[in-house]
Amino acid sequence: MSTESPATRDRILDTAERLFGQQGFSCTSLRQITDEAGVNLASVNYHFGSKEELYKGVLIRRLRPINEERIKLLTQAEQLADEQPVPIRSILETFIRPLLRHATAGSAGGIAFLRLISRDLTDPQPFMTAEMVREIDPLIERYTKVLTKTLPGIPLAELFWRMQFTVGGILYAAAHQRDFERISCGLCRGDDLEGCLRRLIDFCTAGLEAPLSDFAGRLATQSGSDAGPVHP
Amino acid sequence: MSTESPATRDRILDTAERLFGQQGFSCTSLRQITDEAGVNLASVNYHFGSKEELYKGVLIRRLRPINEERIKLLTQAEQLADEQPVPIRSILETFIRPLLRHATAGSAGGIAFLRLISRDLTDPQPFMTAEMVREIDPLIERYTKVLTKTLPGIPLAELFWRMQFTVGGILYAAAHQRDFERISCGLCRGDDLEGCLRRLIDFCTAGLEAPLSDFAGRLATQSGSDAGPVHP
DNA sequence: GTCTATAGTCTGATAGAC
DNA sequence: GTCTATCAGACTATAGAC
Repeated sequence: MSTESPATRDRILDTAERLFGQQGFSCTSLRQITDEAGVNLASVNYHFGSKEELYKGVLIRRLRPINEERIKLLTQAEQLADEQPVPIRSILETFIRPLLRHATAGSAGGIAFLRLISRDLTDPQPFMTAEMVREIDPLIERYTKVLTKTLPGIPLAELFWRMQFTVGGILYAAAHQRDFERISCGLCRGDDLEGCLRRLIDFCTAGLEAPLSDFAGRLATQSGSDAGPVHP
Repeated sequence: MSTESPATRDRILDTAERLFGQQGFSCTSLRQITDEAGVNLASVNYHFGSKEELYKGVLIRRLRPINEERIKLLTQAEQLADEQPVPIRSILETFIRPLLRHATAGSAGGIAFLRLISRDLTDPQPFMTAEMVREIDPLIERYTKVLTKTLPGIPLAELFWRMQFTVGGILYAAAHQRDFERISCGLCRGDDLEGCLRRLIDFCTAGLEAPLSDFAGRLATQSGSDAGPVHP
């Protein structure tokens, strides 16, 4: 009823988001979460039922609004394009910006959620997979449709590969900020999210609309099925 | 002395590579490794001393030959270019091909090592970090030099970002083959490593030599330091 | 709703026989 | 070198007082 101080439930969620992102699900004990959140150990099982349900709660809390905003922005971009193909740069921005925005808007601050989502995609928790598929599949369908319209010359299989590379670039860049500053000798700031967004869009736009190399061109003339392993 | 059957040591390494790649370091118990390898629990500590040393052994076993081959191929490409800039496609190929080749040549077969290296870069084990830096830093220096020569118009900071995206695309694509087949409705084959290599080169070549957008162009006129966070 | 106390399980590591 | 047996510690989850 009263909302005077951060509720136990939210303190747990914020702390769990940070620790799961830093250390992963199985390396983070409930004891560590409750200690750092300043709540009792048993309160996790009271509020969430189990460690796994807590993990689901942490992910869904941000993923759902992010994906809703993506769809909203993409719809706006389509209306703005007025039946014409939506520019790639706009498509990419509707995909990336909500992620970076919500990820940094958390009460825990910083990029805890970016690390977490990157980690969960690289290292999925089995009990979470079904939930993730339900969140992500409609998104894939929607983006595939709009990208196909904008890039009619790129075969669908090729487009899937390039979308895969795009997502990889986004998540890897987002999750490796600390190493990145070291590798670049401080030249690049990992926490420069707005700069990261623009550079990602530059890079991925060029990659998505890249000319097809000879081999890919040959594929494009085929009926649609992808080729198997080829060793020229 | 005799090499008649796969030695205990190698059976442990192969099994550990597969399980660490699938489940991660801390989710994989020594008991599971020894059970599946068909060796005794105590043999791990006899041959490697500890679980952590086993993990190091698994990674270094493949990473060292891969990086040695990268440097060798890059040197060859430079000699072939004869003082001229090495084409980006060639540079990328020297970086990616040894990874895909060694990763699939293991006696465990398949892509176990690709998953493992991707996982370790996303979720580094603290005891492994120093070793990884020692393996990777000379490589970064070498590739930065040759890329700078080929792409003189791209500021160094911008180049670092793009290399980051490139590595992300490579590792993400390599580590998500199963999901990838599902997402593309079977259209793309995740185990098509040669096709993956060529598509990565297409995508990343375009990304690396992409024209600088307005904001990046403004950066390029500055003295060399990267800009801080900008929120236009 | 919040706490203490603890049950029950699994872990990495090692001692010591062979 | 390879085994069995076992230790000491950490974990999740829950029972039950308040």
